[in-house]
Amino acid sequence: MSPSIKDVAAFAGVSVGTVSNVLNHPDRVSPDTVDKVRGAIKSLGFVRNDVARHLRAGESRTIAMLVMDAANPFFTDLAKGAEDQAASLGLSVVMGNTAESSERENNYLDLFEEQRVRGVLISPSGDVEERLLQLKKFGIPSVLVDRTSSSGKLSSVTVDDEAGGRIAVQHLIESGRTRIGFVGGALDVPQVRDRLSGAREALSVHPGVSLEVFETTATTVLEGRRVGEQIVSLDASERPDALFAANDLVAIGLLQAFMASPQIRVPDDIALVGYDDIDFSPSAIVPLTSIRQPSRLMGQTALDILNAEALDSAATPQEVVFQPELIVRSST
Amino acid sequence: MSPSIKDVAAFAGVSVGTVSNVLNHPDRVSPDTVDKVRGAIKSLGFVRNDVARHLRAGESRTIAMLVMDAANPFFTDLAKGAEDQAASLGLSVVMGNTAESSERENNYLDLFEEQRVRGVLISPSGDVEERLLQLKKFGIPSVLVDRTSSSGKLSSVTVDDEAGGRIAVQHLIESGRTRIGFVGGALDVPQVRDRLSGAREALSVHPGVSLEVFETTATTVLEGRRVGEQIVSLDASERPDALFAANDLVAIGLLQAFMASPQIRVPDDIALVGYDDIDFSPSAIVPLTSIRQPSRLMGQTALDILNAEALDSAATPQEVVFQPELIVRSST
DNA sequence: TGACGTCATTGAAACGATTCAATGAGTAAG
DNA sequence: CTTACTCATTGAATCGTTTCAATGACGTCA
Repeated sequence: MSPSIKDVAAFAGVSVGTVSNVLNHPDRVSPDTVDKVRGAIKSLGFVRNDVARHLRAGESRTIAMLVMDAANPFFTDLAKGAEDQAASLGLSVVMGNTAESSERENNYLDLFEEQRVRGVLISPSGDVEERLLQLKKFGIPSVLVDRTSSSGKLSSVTVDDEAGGRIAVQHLIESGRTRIGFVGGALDVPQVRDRLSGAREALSVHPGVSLEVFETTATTVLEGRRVGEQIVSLDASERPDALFAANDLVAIGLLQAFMASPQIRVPDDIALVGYDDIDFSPSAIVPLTSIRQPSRLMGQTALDILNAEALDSAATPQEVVFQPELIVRSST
Repeated sequence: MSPSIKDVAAFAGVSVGTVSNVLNHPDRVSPDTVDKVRGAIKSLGFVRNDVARHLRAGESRTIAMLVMDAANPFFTDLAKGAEDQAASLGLSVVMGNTAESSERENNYLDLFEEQRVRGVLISPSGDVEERLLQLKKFGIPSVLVDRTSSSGKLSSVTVDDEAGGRIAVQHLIESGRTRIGFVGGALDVPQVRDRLSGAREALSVHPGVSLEVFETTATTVLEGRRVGEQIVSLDASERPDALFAANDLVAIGLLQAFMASPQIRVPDDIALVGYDDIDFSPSAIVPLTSIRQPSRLMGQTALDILNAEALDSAATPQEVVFQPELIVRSST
């Protein structure tokens, strides 16, 4: 249907080899032949068939990215970082959304293996370690995002959630708060667990400060509001004077509960720190202090590591850990 | 690196043709040969090379989807609809995020053309009509999402935004409101324009009702709050008793402004309708009445149309318009 | 003049699958 | 026993590129 290199060759009156050379090694071809061929390409609207190129060349220029939640700003930012870096290397990134379903995750991995992509960037939903090792054996490297490899044989790019918890609580302590509450759950989710243990760490060097845990069933606005209402109903003497929420959604829920009750002002009565620094946080009723993960940079780094492994399949796996950053706004 | 059909053939002691037949027409092969070959495939971990298959077969099984904002729940839902439908047809969907940049949009279209994908689902950022017609000429169909074709030569799947505006305002009128405000902008954005004109239409059959337009520069929470504060500062006699916001973000901004001021209660003093029914809307402080677009269904439909065109490139372009739906919650 | 080197161009093989005409084995019919 | 037919299997051609050895034209140098 669309013209092939053969059509271009016929049109320009040269051989297919020459057309291919114009495409890939213009220096090997005389200037006027180059012009002639380029002219033919233009007139015919020829576009290189990447499928054939890939088959012959044996290496793909497209990277696949698989995320648990395509609507999560953290992942779209991550993707942007990866795409920028890919563009500068002459590569492309396509995305798949697993929506936390391990069936979809497997289907996508099947697809990407069949397509022999150059590599896979993945924030895993299910347990894919084995599968990814298998892919690697067959020449398709992968880099885990926001999760480390259990076998240590795969590269990963993660954020230090303990540090995030620590700096959040440190910030609260430094602004003079002494009765801190942690709101989040379920506590067996690795990210939540690490943030809490970071918070405890910060406490350990400040003897006068206490920490109370308010567990939620999920990190959602509704759960945040539920806990918020519970805190509102506490006697003022028992109420924490600062809260660290496991993520911004929970923090927003807390904020809603406090706004609805005249006796609690943020940050005067209760200071509030969230986590993730989602788009919405600066425009909350009280702009939210939050912990930001360097998502763009993570995406870039992940792509670099992946590309390095695509070029040298024997490269040693790397585990890069990024430090989160405190963004101070009016809620503290 | 990974085993080919040849390796499988050698391992099983049959010809490559037979292996291919086991893969594609198992009925043509004797049962025990099938077993032998399947065994070989398993032991070697063979995975069909889709690149070679595609080259020979001349038709791809992957659909590309290009959206302006991958983080927008409307598009992720749309994508899910498309993916479900694709799965049931034995196809796959990969995504690209243009982030409203027409440069990125063009790069992705280049990529997809080089990859000879089966078709493109696109919510255009820039002016791509010409480009898409060119693709179609070369055998790659496309379906526009949330935008119609200016030439009428491309299929599209859209929502009737006028109807959305109409039912929103009808609902407000039916609940007894008479002084309605429209909050949104810029007014030259097609979606905003249509929603407003739908609102006016609803008014035309209710003589006693007035409509005032509060223009914003963008449809964001911040702009919503700005207008909200402006409305709070109005004299009670001049204040609208109902607001229709061009989208949920604006509505949330309005809500924030009203919550911060004791004299305005929602919905008692001012009723509020948003648009898009984003995830966040049910969990707003006052759960938001909103207009929902049937995004899943739109994705499914778009994929069906696309696939039909991939099968018959001479099919007449279709323009499907969906009706939005009113979701009533506590804000009205 | 002959030998050699350089440079542009060509033609054919290869990548890994699918497809299809040809082959061969086995069975049924006459 | 021959012929015809079915059914499973094979081998070669093919898709659109890239690559590379081979070809040929031309200039340089002894």
